[in-house]
Amino acid sequence: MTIPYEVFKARMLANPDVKREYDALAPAFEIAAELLRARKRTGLSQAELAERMGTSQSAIARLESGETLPSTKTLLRYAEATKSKVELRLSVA
Amino acid sequence: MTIPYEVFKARMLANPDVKREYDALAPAFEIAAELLRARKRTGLSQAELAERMGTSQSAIARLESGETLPSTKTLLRYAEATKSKVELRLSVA
DNA sequence: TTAGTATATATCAGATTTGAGATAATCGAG
DNA sequence: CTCGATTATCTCAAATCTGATATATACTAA
Repeated sequence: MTIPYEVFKARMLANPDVKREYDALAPAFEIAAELLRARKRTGLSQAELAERMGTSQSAIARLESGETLPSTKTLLRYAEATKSKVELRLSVA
Repeated sequence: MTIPYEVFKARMLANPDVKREYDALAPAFEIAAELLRARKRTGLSQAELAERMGTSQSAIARLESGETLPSTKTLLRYAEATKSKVELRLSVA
């Protein structure tokens, strides 16, 4: 008898402190997930992608972990190495 | 008898060295333009937006100049202050 | 289980971005 | 043109990100 994830999430977010934390972290994870998707599309390992980008496997791991909010410069390089293009838009909220 | 801009641009980009420079700079300007559009939507001055973001007018000017490739952290703050949302995607090139 | 591959984490130096203040340049209204 | 507001540029310190190496953990196939 476990609590469904969505229910658990909803309850957690009802707590203002938790929500604040979540809102702060969510974008970082979304970006990380976007990067990961792009790499998975190519079928490259982190090490292979790192080589194409001229960096190290650990740097790729860090990017995909959501540990940092990367610079757009890095996003562009990552995109190029995964034969992707960066679509960036600031639309009305 | 001036040369139409598009023609001028096409000729310039035919030069590999120019093209390389252009490709490197274009993303920065696109991002800058995106930021500017978002601010114009709100009708805020740089100084007013700076205050909302908790930074200085000169920092906003720099962001909108395309001088740097900003961090996604900055993009998110800029978006919030302009009541925008950041849409970021790495799609197949 | 073990070996081999892939990914994650930790640390630290170097690079880039950011914040702030001062000042210059630009723009628009009157 | 002049004033006031807005935007641009410069400089430097502080914050953050990035690269690299070493090492740990996780995963898969045999």
